[in-house]
Amino acid sequence: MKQYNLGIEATLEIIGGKWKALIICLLMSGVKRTSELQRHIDGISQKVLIQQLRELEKDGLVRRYVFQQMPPKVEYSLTEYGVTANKIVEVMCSWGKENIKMRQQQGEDIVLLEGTVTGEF
Amino acid sequence: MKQYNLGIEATLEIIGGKWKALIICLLMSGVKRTSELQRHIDGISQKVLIQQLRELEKDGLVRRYVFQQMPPKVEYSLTEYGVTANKIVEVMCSWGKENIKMRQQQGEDIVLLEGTVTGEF
DNA sequence: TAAGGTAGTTACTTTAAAGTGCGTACTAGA
DNA sequence: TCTAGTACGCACTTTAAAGTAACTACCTTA
Repeated sequence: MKQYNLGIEATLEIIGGKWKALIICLLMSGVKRTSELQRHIDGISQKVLIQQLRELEKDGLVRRYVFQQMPPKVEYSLTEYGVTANKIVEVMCSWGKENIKMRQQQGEDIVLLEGTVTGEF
Repeated sequence: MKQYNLGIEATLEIIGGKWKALIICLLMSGVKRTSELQRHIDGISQKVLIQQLRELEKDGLVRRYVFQQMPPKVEYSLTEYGVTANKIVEVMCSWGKENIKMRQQQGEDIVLLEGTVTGEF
């Protein structure tokens, strides 16, 4: 029997980690192919991208559609449930943006490269 | 120069990881001593707890108040900024609760031990 | 006087997550 | 014909986060 003390533990298991929130963020702007996702996510390896996508699929947030053709073509999109998870991603994005602004005002040498990935968050 | 592509990256740096969201969650219910926090957080070691608290303090979410006495007494509380971060923790908690409910209905053998930690989330 | 509680620090080890590099089977284009 | 792109799988290595254990210095209570 698996036990949780707080709801947040389940959330972190599902969308925690280094990449999943970003992937959800990107898929919010529409269906994407594997290579497209990889080009947009700076620094992710193909192995890890696919691994994360499979986990998101297993957890019901992402749908995987395989075209039976050569060369291979696979498309990923958010399920309805995935869209509910995006609510979390949104708050995290906007809080993060405010955090960055604040730190800039305090003189820290940081930037948010807006528009480069989703153009939104 | 530190660069971010998405706001969420900053958020994850600050409240990501295994324990920080839980600590914020607990501190929402009021000022706590170190040992009190450790008793409430199942499985955290003293080293990691203190380390996480110091990082949260450095990031301006947590206030540390040291009583000049023997034996030592230290109290931790959320700053105003820490309270804004709690908004995120709240959505993550409620989404997680829903997720757990859903999985229970699907027959998974899991429980959310409510009331054991904060009695709230 | 010996144990237990307080809030740490330090050094070392373990583990999970992520990264790297290779191979596959096929196609389109130069 | 050679190269590049597509979406993987597999084996191995690296790294960051977390865990473990021991030590400090003082007080209270049994």
